[in-house]
This record gives sequence, structure tokens and C-alpha cells, in this order.
Amino acid sequence: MEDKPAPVSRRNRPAKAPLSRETIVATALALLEKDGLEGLSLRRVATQLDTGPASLYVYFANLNDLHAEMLDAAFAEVALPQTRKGNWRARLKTLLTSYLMVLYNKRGLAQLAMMQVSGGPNALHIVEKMLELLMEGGVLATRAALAVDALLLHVTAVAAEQCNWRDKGHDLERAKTILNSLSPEEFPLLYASRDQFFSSTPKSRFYWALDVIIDGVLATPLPDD
Amino acid sequence: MEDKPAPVSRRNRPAKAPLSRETIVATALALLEKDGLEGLSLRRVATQLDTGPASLYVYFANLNDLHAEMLDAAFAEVALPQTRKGNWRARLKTLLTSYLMVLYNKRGLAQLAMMQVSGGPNALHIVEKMLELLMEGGVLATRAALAVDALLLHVTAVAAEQCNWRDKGHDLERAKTILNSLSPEEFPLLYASRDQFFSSTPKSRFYWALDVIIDGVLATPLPDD
DNA sequence: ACCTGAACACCGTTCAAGT
DNA sequence: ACCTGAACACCGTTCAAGT
Repeated sequence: MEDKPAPVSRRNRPAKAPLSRETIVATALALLEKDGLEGLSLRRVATQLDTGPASLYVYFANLNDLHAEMLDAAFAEVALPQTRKGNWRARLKTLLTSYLMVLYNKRGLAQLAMMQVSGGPNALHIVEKMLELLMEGGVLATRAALAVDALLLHVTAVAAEQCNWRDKGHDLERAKTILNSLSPEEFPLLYASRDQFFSSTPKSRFYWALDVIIDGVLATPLPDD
Repeated sequence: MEDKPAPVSRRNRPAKAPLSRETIVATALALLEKDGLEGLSLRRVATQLDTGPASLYVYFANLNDLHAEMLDAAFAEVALPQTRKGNWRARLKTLLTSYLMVLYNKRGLAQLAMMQVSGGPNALHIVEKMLELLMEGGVLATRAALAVDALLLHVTAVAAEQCNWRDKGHDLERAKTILNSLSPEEFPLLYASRDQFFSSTPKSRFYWALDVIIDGVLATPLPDD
């Protein structure tokens, strides 16, 4: 005997697009960029999509699933060098710089990348291109595979670290304070070289580290087993 | 006019130790080891300490504070080589292996280490010892500082990655499946070298990567600026 | 099949009150 | 000063019910 709910014209929310993995991922990525990983929640994505929190479970088994999809979607923006201009090493470093910036520019993405390997197609294309560049440089398959692992892990970690410094506020000042107030007796070497830890710009340190790994990969004998 | 609550003998919980930063950190680390980072919460630590969730805020400003303290407390277990037996490189690799194992053995600790730099005393002692070993090897201050950064970042990232593989279940099988079901046309190089990504044991890969970085640090010219 | 509100079992943090 | 229960504003996930 209750009143029927007053009919709600669909015109009131006519543009409510049907859900899909793509729209959910895109919405989630926009939210990630705006509020960081802390601000990203299934509930907020759902609200943004004008639905309840349960709706997303039709498309993703859980939050982790969504994270993985977001990560690989973001990897689509990594610029893969298509020409053969410049030597292979320069192109490899350019690719990795692009990879770094993609992780760095979208807040929380690096943290996400550290939390799981993305076996998605975009990640695989990056690996494929890296193998191509390394092999152009005469690096054989076994060594190239190790190099890809080492380089991607390194760049991902650098991105995560840089993001922390940026997002958690100016921890750099705090770090300098700590190093400067160190006991020279207890930490003689660290105290003496404390300024060295802030030498170079982040950019040149990044390029240096890439060269370190590439040089090392070329020079170091492969593991036996 | 209400009844007074029945008096509760202190004998019923006589051993309720007074709270302190140390006991809280120790309890939290025990919980971390048992349940991983997911299972660690302020509320559970509080429950374990037989108190309410608000009590811990007398000692820590927030959860992040507790995390930082936990991390450095755990670093106390990293074995710093004290003798001068063996060459500096071997001792450096031993130290870093110990660092890796500390992060690896306590679930969630590596993830925590990736999320913030620990300026605590135990972390600083590790850096000091690394500088000592590198300088014994003739590496000068600027290069040594860069090397310490690169090595610690690498090992921390490896620990985090390994922990993911261990904790999130057998993602390794899934990875193999993905690589094996790859389209040879779309990913020719990756497909051809797919087995190389699983060559070597984790241990020998780890040692290899350390040598890669050390070799690279020694060979690569310093950044200009 | 797709979508949903309500409910469940949790969070970190704050606050007013107790000792 | 130290400690605390209750409250606040959130979570991810499940479930039964709706279309």
C-alpha cells in the first residue's frame, strides 16, 4: 500500500555512461592524478561514476585488479623511440626517462608499480623495445633479459623514491638537517661526506645511474647458474 | 543511582606493562612478522597491548611515525662486518645480503622501506659502514655517496619485489604463463628470450646485480653537475 | 547479465573525560 | 602526564534484491 517512488526522469542523469573496464580505469586514473594513491578508493571511483561501491565488482575482482589495470593503462603513455636516430644507448636512456616521467607525473603510480609487476600489453611492449635496443648494442639474450630487469627495477624505485620526497613534503630539508647534526665521532665518514649526498641534480644523477647499470651489465661476467 | 562497576582486581591483568615507544615498536614488529603489512594496524597493536586505539597517540604522532620507528628498529639486525677479513667488495656484498634478508624475512618491511627513507641511527650506521668499505676500495667521497644511494635503493627494491612474489602467491607461474602465451609476431624478441627471464637463481642474480652496480660505479665517469 | 543499496567488519584519528 | 572509550569519517567486500 506504499506509494510508488516518484518516477525519476532519465533526463536527470541522461549521460550516465554504461560502465566498462575502460571507463572505470580512466576515472580511477583521473582520481589518482588528482588525489594520489591515498585519495583513491573503490568507493570514490564509484561515486565519481554515479553508482554504488558494489557496481565495480562486476568488472574487477578486487582493488588489486583495478590497480594492475590502471598501471598498464598508464604505461601506454611511455614514449617508445621509433626511429633509429642516435645510438642505442641514448635511445634506451630516453625510453627510461619517459618511463620515469610517466611514473613520476601521476601521483601514486610509482608506488603502485613497486607493488606489482604489470604483465599487461603495454608493459610488454616496453620490454620488447628495450630488448631491441640492447640487442642493437650487441647484448645477447641472457644478458639483455637481466639488463631489462635491472633497469626497470631501478627506474621504478627511483620514481617511487622521488615521489615520496615530493608528496610527503620537503623531507629533503629534514634529511639535510639530520646529516648536519650528525656526531662526527660516531659517523666520521658520513659526516665528512654529508654534502656529497646532495651533489648533482636529480636529472644528472638519474642519467649517471643508468650509465652505471648499462656499463656494469656490459662489463660484468654473467652468473654461472 | 547506578551501581558502581564491580571492582576489578589489578591481579587480573597485573603484567600490563607501561607503554613506551620501545614496547609499542616491538609489538608492532611482531605483528608485522605474523600478519604482514596488511594485517598491521594501530588498532591491532593497541589491542595486543591491551589498550584502546587512542593510547598510542601519546607516543607517535601517527601511523607513519610508527612505521619509521619500526623500520629503523628492524635495521638493528643488519649484520655489519666488523673484521677486515676478505676484500672490501666481498664484505660489502655480505652487508647488502644481510640488509636484503632483514627486509625479506619480516613480511611487509621491504614495502615499508620503499615508502620512506629512514634517517634513524641504525640506517645511518649501515651507510657509515658502506662508506668505510667503499673508501677502503679506493672510492672517493662523491662516488662513494652515489654508490651507497644506488646500492641501497637497488637492494630495497629487490626485497620489495621478492616479497611481492612471495606474499601475493605464486605470481611467478602466472608470469611464465603470460610469457609463454605471447604472440611471437607482436613480441618477437621477448618471445625468443622468454626463458632468459627465469635464468639463474635469485641468489646468483642478486650477487650479479651487486657486481653490476659496483663495477658500473667504478667505471662510469661522475656526473658533471 | 548487469547493477545496486544496505550491511559487515574493519580502518586512522580526534576529543572529551578520566586518573 | 598519561591513558582511555566513544565517536567520526572513512575503507574493501559481500549479499540479497532489483532490472
